[in-house]
Amino acid sequence: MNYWLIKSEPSTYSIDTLKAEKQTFWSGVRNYAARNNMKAMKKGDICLFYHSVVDPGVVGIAKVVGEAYQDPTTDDIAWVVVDVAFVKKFKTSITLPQIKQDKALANMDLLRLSRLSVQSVRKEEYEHILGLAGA
DNA sequence: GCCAACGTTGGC
DNA sequence: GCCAACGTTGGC
Repeated sequence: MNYWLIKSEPSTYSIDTLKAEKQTFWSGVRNYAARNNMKAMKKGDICLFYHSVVDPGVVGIAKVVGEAYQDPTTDDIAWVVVDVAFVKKFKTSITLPQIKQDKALANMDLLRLSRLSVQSVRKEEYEHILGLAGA
């Protein structure tokens, strides 16, 4: 079981959209490091859902229900998608400023590699964020 | 294979 | 809207 963080601009695809649709394929990743992370995802892995740009922060949780396959939105075989399903939306999101000032989260890729759109999260970090969310 | 130029992402 | 960070492209 691994933990991940997947980013999306809420204007492009928000946690509310995922909640309404229940499940989606995570497309549009055009970065090799992010793609490699998606290829490493296994069914049952947990993803923190992160909103970027507008009120940046972790807003909820999704889980991997289908492992990497060819991105149907392109013919370029370099790119893949995974299937993710809605799990929950936090009552209060964990904001980026909150993450930045939290010593337990200081080593997150989110802070070091701010542009990586799919990144791995350590178990302790995942559990710490769940604690902050009161979940 | 190096590196400058350029484009994109994302925080503020 | 601006700008820093960083990935990619292309000339040499």
